[in-house]
Amino acid sequence: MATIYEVARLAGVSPATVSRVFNGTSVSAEKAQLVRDAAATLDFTPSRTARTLRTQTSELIGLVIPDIENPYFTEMARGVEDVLQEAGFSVVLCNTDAQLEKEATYLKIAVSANMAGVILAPASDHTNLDELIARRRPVVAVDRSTGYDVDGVMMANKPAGQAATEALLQAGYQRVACITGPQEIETAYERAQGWRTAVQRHGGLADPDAYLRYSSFRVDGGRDTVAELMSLPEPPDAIVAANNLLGVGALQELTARGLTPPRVGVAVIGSLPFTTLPPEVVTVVRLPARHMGMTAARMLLERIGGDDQPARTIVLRNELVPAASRVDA
Amino acid sequence: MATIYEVARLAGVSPATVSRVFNGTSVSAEKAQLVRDAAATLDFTPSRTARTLRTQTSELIGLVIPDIENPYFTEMARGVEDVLQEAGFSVVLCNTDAQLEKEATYLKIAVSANMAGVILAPASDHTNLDELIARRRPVVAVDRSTGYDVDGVMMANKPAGQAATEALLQAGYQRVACITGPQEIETAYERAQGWRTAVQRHGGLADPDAYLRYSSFRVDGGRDTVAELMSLPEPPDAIVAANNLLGVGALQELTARGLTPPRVGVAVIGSLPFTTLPPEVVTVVRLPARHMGMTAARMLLERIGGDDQPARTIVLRNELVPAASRVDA
DNA sequence: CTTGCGCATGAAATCGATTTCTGGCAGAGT
DNA sequence: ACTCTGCCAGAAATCGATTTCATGCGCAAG
Repeated sequence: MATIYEVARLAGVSPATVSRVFNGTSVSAEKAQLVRDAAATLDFTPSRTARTLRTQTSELIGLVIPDIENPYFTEMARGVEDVLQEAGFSVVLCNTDAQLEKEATYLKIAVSANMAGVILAPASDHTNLDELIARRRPVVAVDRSTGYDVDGVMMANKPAGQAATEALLQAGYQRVACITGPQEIETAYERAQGWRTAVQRHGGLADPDAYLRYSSFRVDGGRDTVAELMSLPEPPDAIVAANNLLGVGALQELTARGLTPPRVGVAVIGSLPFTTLPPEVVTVVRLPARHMGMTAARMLLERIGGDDQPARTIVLRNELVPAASRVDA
Repeated sequence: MATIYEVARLAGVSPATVSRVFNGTSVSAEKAQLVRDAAATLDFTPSRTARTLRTQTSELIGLVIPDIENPYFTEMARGVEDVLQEAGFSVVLCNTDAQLEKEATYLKIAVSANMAGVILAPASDHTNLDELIARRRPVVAVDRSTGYDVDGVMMANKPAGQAATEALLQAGYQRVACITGPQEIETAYERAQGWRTAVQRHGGLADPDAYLRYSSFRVDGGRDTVAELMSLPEPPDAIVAANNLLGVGALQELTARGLTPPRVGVAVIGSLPFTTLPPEVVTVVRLPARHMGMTAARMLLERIGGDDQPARTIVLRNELVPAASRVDA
């Protein structure tokens, strides 16, 4: 690979001039042309590594998420990628498995590789961002908040839970259960809060929380929890699943028991991009994951550009797609 | 962030000694301890950028795939990530949308960022690897082959198509159609070849190719193609979908028409991780995507380690999960 | 006692860009 | 005619590691 020195020699100028040509500062037209020709013949591509060492910033953005296999996060990643690659940045995708330790490792790497910024879906609220902040690297939190004063893009979780629940209640279901993720994950907790609000407002249940289950945000969590709920003396007649994977698990278990919707009502928070169900049986509260990713990426780009205003948090509204009219995007 | 010079000063040694402590070459025990203490107090993390510039290789691996939202590729990515991060490498995920131009951009970046290697699912067979090969960067092809003499991990595509088709024929279906991806994608073509072989061997169809459709490897491709097939004068009574997304689309369209399996038989090549169908209705030929990713990552690590044997291609067998006994992994 | 070998260590070169500093030259203002 | 301003371009410093080269020292062999 040709270096800037070889280009300089071939063009008969100094390396500084070559650099200036590629960075758009004042160079006479003739020399600029000489340099461009030389660069073309040598097929010169500047070393990003060298540039990064000198400028102390790279064209790499860390995208740190808990689960790369969850379509919710890949949809988000897609939005991030589209915006960032347009702006000339590349995305380093980091999968934390929701483990603080892995997350910490990746954040360390982001610093030591001089990444221009990080988009982070925190594994928990104990994430340590001191290093990044000390180095003035912009961070945007997505999906969940951090304990730090950084930009963020969140979903309207409580309204989502509430909308999902109300759709089922309006369809005439009486005993609406809620299965959600681990209590310490704020999205899990807030969506359950939305469910509780709707159920209490509707009335009719002596003890709503008898139908609330904290599980994991995974398919098997949905299966196991539904199995347990359905063996109660008075099982629920409808279920709110607080994320897409729980929804898949719930539907799988119900199907196995011959209780496919609408025999038991189901509402899911988050999209089901690969479902083969007929569109009319499940209520979906769509979460605009792609939009979230794009928004986060744009905020990050602004910060990288030097924007210094106080930290903002953007909350995205979700969109109710009732069972009767669901159409996949 | 502390540099190696500050550590050296605090420890009262030269920067060279500090470097040697972290790279395991001969340093006396006392100095080593001094250095470690100094590094700890300053919270020293070596700059990857500087190291990369000097050594001409980074701890970054490019993973270049056509579609990050396809669970097949994310499952593969997961396998890659697990192996590589264990070995101290980070994965830079690059989404090409099956566009040669985006792919070329990412491969250029891999070179200019001194990435240690690349795992590539080629967008087409026109991918240009000259630069990477000239720089002696190891490349492993996955899922599809390149025109180059590099390592590869592939699926047994023709056997997969054949197994899927035979399962339907044995279940008693007569007119088994095949929907596959673009003809120029080798996996699409080979799987269709497997279907053709099985159908011809079975006999009974005057012109099998009347039931063959080249489409896209996307959900909407599956929907549209099934819609078209079903409006034929003599529509098929079973369908082989050559990848997971086509399978989802086919099932959606069949469901919309009230033709859910087993009324029309369906066999899918690739897993359906988020399906909510009862397990007994669809035949699945599982492709070990995760295993493919892990294998590719291990091969790449061997090459990075200096292994210089001739290029190998590993073909992974797939696993038939007949409709009656399907269990999700 | 001397020569030599090997090990620990520091000084300095190196990787390949960007950027500061400096000088030269041309055109404008007095 | 002389100074001043401003632009262009090269020399050299810089980013922070690794690595080569050189040196000094201790110990063993002759």
